[in-house]
Amino acid sequence: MGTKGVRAEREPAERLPVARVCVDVPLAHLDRPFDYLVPAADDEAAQPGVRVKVRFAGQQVNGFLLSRVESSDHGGKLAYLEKVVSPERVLDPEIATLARAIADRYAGNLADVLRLAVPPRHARVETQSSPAAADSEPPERPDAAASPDAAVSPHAAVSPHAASPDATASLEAASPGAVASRDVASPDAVVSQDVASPGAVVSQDVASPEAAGGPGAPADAAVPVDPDVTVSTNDAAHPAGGWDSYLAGPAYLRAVREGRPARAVWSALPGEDWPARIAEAAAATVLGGRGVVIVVADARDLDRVDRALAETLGEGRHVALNAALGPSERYRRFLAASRHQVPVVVGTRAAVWAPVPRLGLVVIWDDGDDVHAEPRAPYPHARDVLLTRARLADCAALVGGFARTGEGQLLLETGWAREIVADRAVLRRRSPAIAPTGDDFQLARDPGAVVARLPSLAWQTAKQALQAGAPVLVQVPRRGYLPSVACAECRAPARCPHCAGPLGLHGARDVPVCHWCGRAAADYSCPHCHDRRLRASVIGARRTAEELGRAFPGFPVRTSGREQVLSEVPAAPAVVVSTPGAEPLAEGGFGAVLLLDTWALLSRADLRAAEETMRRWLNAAALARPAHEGGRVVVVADGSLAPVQALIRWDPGWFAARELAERRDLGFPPAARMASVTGQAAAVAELLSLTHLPDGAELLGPVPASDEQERMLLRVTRSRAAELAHALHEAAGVRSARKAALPVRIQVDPAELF
DNA sequence: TCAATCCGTATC
DNA sequence: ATACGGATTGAC
Repeated sequence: MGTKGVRAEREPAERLPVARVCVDVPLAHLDRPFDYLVPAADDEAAQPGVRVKVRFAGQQVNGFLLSRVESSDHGGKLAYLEKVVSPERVLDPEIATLARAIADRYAGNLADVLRLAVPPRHARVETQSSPAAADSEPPERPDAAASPDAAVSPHAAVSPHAASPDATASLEAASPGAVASRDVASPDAVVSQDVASPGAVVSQDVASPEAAGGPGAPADAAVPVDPDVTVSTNDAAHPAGGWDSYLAGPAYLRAVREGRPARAVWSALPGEDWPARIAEAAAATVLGGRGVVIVVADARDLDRVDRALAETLGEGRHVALNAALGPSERYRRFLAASRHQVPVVVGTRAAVWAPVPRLGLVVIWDDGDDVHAEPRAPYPHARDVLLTRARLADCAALVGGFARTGEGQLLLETGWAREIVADRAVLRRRSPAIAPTGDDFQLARDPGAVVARLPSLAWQTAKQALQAGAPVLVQVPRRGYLPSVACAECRAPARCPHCAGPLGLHGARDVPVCHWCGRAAADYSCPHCHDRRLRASVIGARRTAEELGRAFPGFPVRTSGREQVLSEVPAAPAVVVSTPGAEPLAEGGFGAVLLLDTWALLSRADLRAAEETMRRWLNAAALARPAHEGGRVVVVADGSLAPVQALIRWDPGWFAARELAERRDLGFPPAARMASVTGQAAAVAELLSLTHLPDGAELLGPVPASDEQERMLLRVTRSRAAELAHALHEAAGVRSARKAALPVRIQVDPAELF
């Protein structure tokens, strides 16, 4: 063949002739770099971070060039790189290291993680924006000397005397075999030292060069509560905007501007313009010459932060990575970040992987939202990726929300992060008046309200707000989450005898339960035909909206749900019926918020039920006006329940501490580390038999999963988490080497436990 | 004693 | 998927 002749004439590059490549093969036993010779002709293009094509096991496969080294440990003879797909260095060294760490943490393959981290190439986009970018690239990278990129240039990096092939600074990440990080400041490692006082652990922060360097810098990088900060005239010199409403807010902004690795869990005040706060934190970081990555849950939140950033930073200083973008626009924006043309990236889940120059701050908003969990292998959680990234880059981190997750609480209790909260007095000024209602069910006197009876407090509160000219938000459960039921005889929807909410059937229980107030209706009989039999039906938000509309005659009713999300409503009287997460903003805030979504609270099967309820309530209640402007919240639930108590006092910290304590008692995440193994029984058994479980590991299960599948849970202490992941990955490697036919799914920290 | 064939394993 | 090494087999 002609090609063979050409190949025979190829010569290896003169310097650093060996390329270490991560091949795109999803097999656990091949999760390590493979060495190839760099043809002299590709010497220039074959830089760390580029996509390559190589011949692997007789096939052409894609891969990423991780590093260039002097020689290979491989005994056999090396093949040449087949080709450098493009000289574009799409895998940033920081991201390569991060990806390896995340693969290890989640018992997954580097190749799988890289598929999540680097978007598919779009050649046209690359060449379209390339000439200009190439021309302006050196000036566009003011950090070139300090950036890791400089170090990964094979020519710059390696002295001829470099003894070990791996002496090259490169994208090369730790080997998969490297078990636990020894970094005491890591979230995981810290947890193993439960006895250590927060102060002792936080003092690790001081080891960062920035924190140690500045004489004016407070010793504690995580920013302690400092009374002077909130009151003093410093605010004038360094305007903190809305951050001065929080005790440690201005100090936190100062820390990020000075490049200190301040890490905080932020409990936003009700009514907070949180996108503006995040934009201010980003701006402070950029002012200090560092980059920022911001992750939010959905397109609407993204839109808000996008606009806030444009306002605060000016145009062209950030890009928004939206999951809904087409491949070319997605790649275009990724390239803008990758080429260090913008210092700030905001986006949904996948944006955790966005390269930015000199990362100084990572932000995640509403980390309890389940969309932050990646559904593709190895199922990493955005919060986890970001915090790992902050640890590796030794940069600042901000975990913000109206609610606080168990994980956020753990960061505080281990001293890894500090709290950013408002003073009680400030909180009181900003909060709506919040009251539960459970017992006070009456028929509203208003004849129009006969169809959909609400608890009278809820009805009166809404009515008053409407009459005062304000919009009212009604949060109802999402359709399809739970089947509703209707009378088997006359098909009339089965209604709660107390509050007229829709009755539903929970799992195995055959006692219908109200979706709104949670009461069981054990002896239900149809009010129309008195039949006692029920059949499944579906009642959605729209139907609820119609009925609520009749309860408030003369006022417009609007709905916001999954399919059609309202983003904002004017400051005019209207009833807005919304499912959780789809609540629009109201200009000036809602006059009243009614919380009828209590089903999650009742489903005891879900470990996170109470936390999730709390989160939905706080997110909706945060949209109400403060009490002194008439803002009121009514939650239709028993006032003695912990989430209701926490809501009334607006104390997400108290609730999260309580949740975490409970999970510690029960040995549940995040207090313990769990993993699940799912597949056909024989495959699960095989994998477990191959797993060298860490000391003290517990096996729970099997629990049946969907069709023919079963699921085993493994539990270890957090100090053994890395060992467990390593053991599972090794076992998966043995199976894949054997070409095991039946697949098993390994999930570390699975999003759904039961 | 050597070539043809089979099987398991690594994949650079 | 394919390529290779080592073991196995069968003919001389």
